[in-house]
Amino acid sequence: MKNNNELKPTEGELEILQILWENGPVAVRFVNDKLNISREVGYTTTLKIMQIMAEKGLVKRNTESRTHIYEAFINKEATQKQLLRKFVDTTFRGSAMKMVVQALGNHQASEEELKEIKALIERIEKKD
Amino acid sequence: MKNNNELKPTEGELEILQILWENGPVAVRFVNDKLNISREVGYTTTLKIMQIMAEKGLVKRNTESRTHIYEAFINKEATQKQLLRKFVDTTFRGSAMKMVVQALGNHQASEEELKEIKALIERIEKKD
DNA sequence: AATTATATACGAATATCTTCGTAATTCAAA
DNA sequence: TTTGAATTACGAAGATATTCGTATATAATT
Repeated sequence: MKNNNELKPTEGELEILQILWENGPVAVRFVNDKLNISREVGYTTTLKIMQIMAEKGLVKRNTESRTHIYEAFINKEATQKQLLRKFVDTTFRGSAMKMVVQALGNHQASEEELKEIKALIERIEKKD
Repeated sequence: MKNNNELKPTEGELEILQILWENGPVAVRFVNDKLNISREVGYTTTLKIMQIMAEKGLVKRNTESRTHIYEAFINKEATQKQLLRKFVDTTFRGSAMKMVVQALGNHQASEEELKEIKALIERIEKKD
């Protein structure tokens, strides 16, 4: 899978990418159904966005059968990393720590997760 | 300072808010100069956006003198919190933990900062 | 006082994203 | 075979954000 740092998915595209990352190669109908769980979206709307994503190179599609099958073409972790960097830059002026403190302070992590984070920190500390 | 959760600043507005949060009440010229350190922006462009921000209630302005003085009207921490929640939802499907792991993994935190985060976690755990 | 510089107001052009209607095509069902 | 359902392609409308040119007014400079 290609790791294209240049291409930034939009909000709507990211929503679709999440579905593709979680469910692998699927048809437009599947994606549209998933989207309609949380909000109402027309079928052709979803189709159009996915076609644009194919043009941009965000997804790859198999057009052998009439029903085209789409799959994510950009890497999940790399995309998240890129978006995270941008977000930290604009919202926290580049300070990832301030963001982490905010996230933890707002209790956006469960007890389990807090333990995991502590373990992660200790792993990092041991490396140095 | 008002804490308006309804109003979401755009990318460009957020950039200006950061400057206002850091520098307090200033004129458009000041903001435009700051912006031009990193990228080229026309004066009237900055002016226009700040006028829109005033309409939206993101900033407050003093129009007594010819040179209007702007200051942030929405709270920094509350805004960051709101944007962070949205970001975690769309990019990490709601898992703050995964985001924190990414953040800690990508941006090397100093030992001091790691200690700070550990202390914060323990404070949170004791509360529950 | 006349000229130059600076500031605001306003409107409009540009760009991007989202949304959907409609037509054409293919497949399935009656 | 004919009808109806599903899919893609295409274009365009609508919404929002960004950008800047121009006009007007005010202040500063010469």
